[in-house]
Formats: sequence, structure tokens, C-alpha cells
Amino acid sequence: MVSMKDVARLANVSVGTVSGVLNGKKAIKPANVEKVLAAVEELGYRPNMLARSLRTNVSNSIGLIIPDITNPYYPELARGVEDAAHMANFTLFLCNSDRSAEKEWYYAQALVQKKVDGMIIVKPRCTLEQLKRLKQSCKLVLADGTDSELEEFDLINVDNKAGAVSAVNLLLTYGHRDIAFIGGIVESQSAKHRLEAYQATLACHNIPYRPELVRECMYDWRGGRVAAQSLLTSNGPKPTAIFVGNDILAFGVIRGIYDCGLRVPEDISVCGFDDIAMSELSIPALTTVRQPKYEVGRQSAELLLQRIQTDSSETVHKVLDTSVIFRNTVSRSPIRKIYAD
Amino acid sequence: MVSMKDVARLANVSVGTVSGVLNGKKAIKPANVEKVLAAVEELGYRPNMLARSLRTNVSNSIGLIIPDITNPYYPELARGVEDAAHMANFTLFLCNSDRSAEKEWYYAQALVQKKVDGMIIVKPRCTLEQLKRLKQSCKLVLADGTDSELEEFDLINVDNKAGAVSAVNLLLTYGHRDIAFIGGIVESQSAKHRLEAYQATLACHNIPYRPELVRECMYDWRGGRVAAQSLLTSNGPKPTAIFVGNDILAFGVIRGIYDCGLRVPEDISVCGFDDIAMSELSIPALTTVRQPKYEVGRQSAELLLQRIQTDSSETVHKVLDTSVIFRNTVSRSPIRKIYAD
DNA sequence: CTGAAAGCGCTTACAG
DNA sequence: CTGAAAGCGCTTACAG
Repeated sequence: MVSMKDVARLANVSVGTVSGVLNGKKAIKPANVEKVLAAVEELGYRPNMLARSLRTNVSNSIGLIIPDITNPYYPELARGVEDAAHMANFTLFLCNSDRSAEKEWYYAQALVQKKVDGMIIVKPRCTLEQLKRLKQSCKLVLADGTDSELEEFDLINVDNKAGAVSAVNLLLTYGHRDIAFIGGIVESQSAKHRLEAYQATLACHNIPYRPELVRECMYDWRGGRVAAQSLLTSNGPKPTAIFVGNDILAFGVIRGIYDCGLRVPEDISVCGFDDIAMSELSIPALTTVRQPKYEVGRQSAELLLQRIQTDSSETVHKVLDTSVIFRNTVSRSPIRKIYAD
Repeated sequence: MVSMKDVARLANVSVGTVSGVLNGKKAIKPANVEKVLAAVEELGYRPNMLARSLRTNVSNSIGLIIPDITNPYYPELARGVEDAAHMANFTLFLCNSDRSAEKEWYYAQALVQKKVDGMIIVKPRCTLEQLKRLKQSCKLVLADGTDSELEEFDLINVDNKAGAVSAVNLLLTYGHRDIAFIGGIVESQSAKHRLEAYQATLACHNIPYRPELVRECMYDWRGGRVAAQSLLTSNGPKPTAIFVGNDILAFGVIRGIYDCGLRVPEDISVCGFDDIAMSELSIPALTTVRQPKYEVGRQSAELLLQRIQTDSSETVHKVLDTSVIFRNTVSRSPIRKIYAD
């Protein structure tokens, strides 16, 4: 390993002046600049960032803790933060918490010990206490951290409620009145919000809420299929449309509908949530509510970076908008057709 | 920031003994162990890994450089390496190279400067020279590095050729003789291998190779759609089955087939490659060749970790097997039906 | 403009 | 068993 000392020796100057030319912060005699640069070149010297960071307390690294990169929601988000980090010459630690408070906290501490300048936690699970402690050790932004007690932190959220409202409104607009809701049980916070929005929107339209049209299910496509079958197979009222808590589940639901011998969207309309990559690709392409996943990542990272560079101002709470993406799984209600308004 | 010095002071011992109890490598008087532990607890002391790494030359961090986490192939691979890293108490830097040799090299250097103990590069693009230099600076394993000149490196590959052969054989078994090939142009290495295997397998069965049945296309689903339309719309021979270079493309191809008013698999069979998450979920579910993505990641990481712990033995070249996953996009050839052998 | 020196927070012989 | 000291590779006042 070639160190600054070697460069200094070869260039016939002190390590101080080598450091000076490398950081460009000091005025150095041009002749020496050249000598140093030549020596750096000749030796192929590259500064040791560990040493620099130890000295300056700046690591140019940030951490990202997400539930699971394998969940189609997260690659885009991760890409958003990586792009922002890259632009700013930062480097990214990636950690999968598997929605476990313990693993999340373990990683958070590991990153602190590695002296990241800051970290982003998506859907934080650890305690408020821990989050507070974390904030003492590095900059922190929470993404999808929709708990009300999180007010004192920087937050980048998505407007789940509004998104769910537009989904249900879309279905209503297409003449559906018997609208079911199927949501994953695990995603507590966001699933809850979507369910609440579903109820509220129906209420707005004077449509009674019927619990028989609501199913909670496991958080993978099989869960969606099971729920759809249970729904269509029960004695209860039959929906003409289903609003599903997320796209993966929606694909399971569609599968379940097919298994019951029904068609989408001719017999039953389906609207998802998230707009993951395959939603555009599936046949029929999934009508869904798009979350700006990349933007959540990018903006979280940019906010974090800004905090790192100059810890200014007060806490920011940003909530990003969703948009409904109309594709091919929603059609007019076969029961009573009305015009879209 | 509370440091070892603070702990030492509070516990009334030297930093040397604090260090001793923390690493458990030294025999320390039990009474002192307790005092130190108590002080650690009281102060909430956590060792600074930067300092430790600087001293010991061990960072317990590794890097992963992949083309793009947003490509559905990579999340699983990344998860494989992350899991292995986590097991070994390592932490992971994630970098997206976008298949750019420059960005890849930039990241490789950045990671070296941050003193990762090793790194995994997937589908390496930088020069042999650079790779060699890298190997001087840290442990290195290449995944999907199928160039012949890479022999001197540790390699974890997938048997693309065999996979492609089984795909074509599957199609042949189902009676298809007019088999087209559509492959992305960008994935040079692997796409080439798949094309070669396609040709070789046809040759084995005395089926003449017809370039009119081959299309190269852009590397996204739209490219697949365009290629399929061009194929089905041209004056040339019409295929009864299409072997597609990867699953994303295959979904585009299926879309293109539908756009031409044909059905899958009744009119045209389609076999993909990769087995990404949505292949199982799509309707009809995609018949494809599964690559052990998670295993590529896990085994790459495990090999790397082993190199880091004890640099033993000689170079390892491992090639993992594929398997064909029969689902619903391949059926008997409508032209001439024969029995599967 | 430059060099010598202290110090970032650790670990590790070494002497006792 | 313990402490003092050197050193990992940098940066940063400070004196000249």
C-alpha cells in the first residue's frame, strides 16, 4: 500500500504539502504541485478514505435500510437514492431489514459505527427512542414513516390516502357500486390507510360499508389469490370490482378470479396500488395507482445530503403525490352502466 | 462522541485494557472486565470501526457492482450476497454501473479507497488491466464474467449454453420445427451464447438455420414487441415457437404476438430465459429457463468471504446449472404434432 | 509558501 | 495481568 508518506518522499516535500495539493485548499508553489502530481502518478497513489474520514469526521457514505430489495417496490426506490448519492460523490450501504425491528436496529448501529454521514430508513420499525438516539449519531431521514409520533424527523412520504381515494373513485366513476377491498395484512400502516380511504370514499357516495366485501390476506400473490377465491366463492355479496392494496396482490387476485372462471375486466374489474414494473407488462395491463418510488428514493437522499452538507432549517415533511394509471383491468360495471363524469 | 479513552477513564484502566476486554483476545482480570463493561454500558460506547479498520486493515465491508438494481434480474442476486454478507457480519456497498466501463471503474476505485475487504463485479466491463490492478488492492470475484480471458479470476457463472439448449430442446420436443430466436443486443456475452446454443441445437436435429427467424432487438420489453411484430409481419417463414433471450423481452414478444391477433400458446409458443419474479405471475405463466440468481449472489459472496478470511488455494471457476420451468406458454406445435420423447 | 507536530480512535507488541 | 507508547494514513493549526 502506497501512502502519502511515499509520495512525499518521492516528490521531496512534506506530507503536509502533499495533502495540500491533493485537497487544493492550500496555496502551494506550482513547481511543487507538479512534483507531487508526478509522484502521485508514478506511484499510482490513491488516498485512504478511512484515514481521511477518521480525521475529518466525514465519510461520504450513507446507508439505506429497506425491508427487502427483492420486493418489487424497492429497487426503484434504491436506485433513486443511489443516483442522488452518486451525483454527490457519496457511496451507499444497502441493508435489508426484513421488516424486523431487531435487524433494522442492528444495521442502524453497524452503519453508525462505520461512520456513515447519514442514513435513510424506509418503513422504520424500531422504537422512537432508538430513532432519537440514531439522530444524535448521524443525519436521518425516514421514508414511508407514516406514524404520527415521527413528527420530529425528516419525512418523505407518499399520499396513500389520496391515492386510495382516487382508485375507489375511478371504480365508482365506472359505475361500480359493489366494490371489494383486498389488502395485505403485513404492511400495517399503508394497508390501513388504504382501507380507511376505501371506507371513507364509499361513505362519501352514500354506499354502505359491507365488511363481507373486505379481505385481509398474506403479503404475497398467493395471499391475493386465496382472498379472491374466498370472496367470489362465499355466500356474501359479489363485487363487480376489487380494489387491491398492492400490485403483487392484485396479480394474485386476478389469478384467483380466472380460477373461478371469471374474466378481467369483463366480469370483474381490478385496480391495484404501487405500479410496479410488471404492471405495465402484464396482459391485461394492470390499472393501478402509481407511487413515485424513484422520487421517494431520490428526494430522501437529496434531503439527507442537504442535511449533511449544511444542517439548516427545521424538519421537513414532504408528501409526494400518486397518480392513477389507467390501463386494462377496469371496465364499466356489468351490473349498471353509467357514464363517466 | 464517546471514545475508548472516556471508557478507560471512567473504568480507571488504560485504553489497552479496554481494547482487550472488547476484543476478548487478551486475558484480563475479571474485576476489570466488569468495570470496563459497566463503563461501556453507562456511556453507551460503541467502537469506531473506521479507527479499528485503519489499524487492522480489515473493514468488514464488501462491495457489489451490478449493472442496475432496477433490472429484475439483480434484486435477487443482490439479496443473495447481502444475506451471505450479513451472516458473516459484513456490510455491503451497492453500486449501479449502468453497464458503463467508466462508472464501473470509478466505483471500483472508490470502494478500494474505502478499503472494502473485497468486491463482486457482475458482468464486468472494465479492462483486463484494471481488473488485475483491482485484484492487488482487494479480493475480487467476478459473477457472470464469461470472457475467456478472465481465467485468472474467481468466477461464478451460470451455464447459459446448457440452459439455452434445454429451452430449444423443449420446443423441439413439443413438435416445433420453425423456431425463432429473439435476443437483446446489449447483453452481448450471454445473448451471444444463447444464440449460439440455439443454432447448435437446431443443427443437432438437422434443422437448417434460417437467419430470417432471428431478430436482435433493444433491451427492454418494447424491443421484444417490435421484434415479434417484425417477425410475424414479414414475408419470411413463420415460426410456431419463439425462444426469447430473456423474460422481460419475452413479455414484450407475447404482447407483440397478441397485437398481431395471435394467441399464446395456442398459435405460437414462447419460452423465455431467467425466470424473473413476474414470470410465475403472468397469465399465461411464462415457460422459461431459470437462472439461480440468488445462488449466484450467495455463492459469489461466500467465495469472496472465504478469500478474505483465508486466502487459500487456487482460482475457482464455478458454473451453476439452470433448469427449465415449464408453465403455460409452450404447447404442441399446431403444424405437426408429435409425441414428446 | 512549507515543514514539524499533534491528533483522529483504535490495536498491538513490549516491558514490567 | 496491565500500562505506556508507537503507529495505521490522513488533516490541520502553527511557527517560520
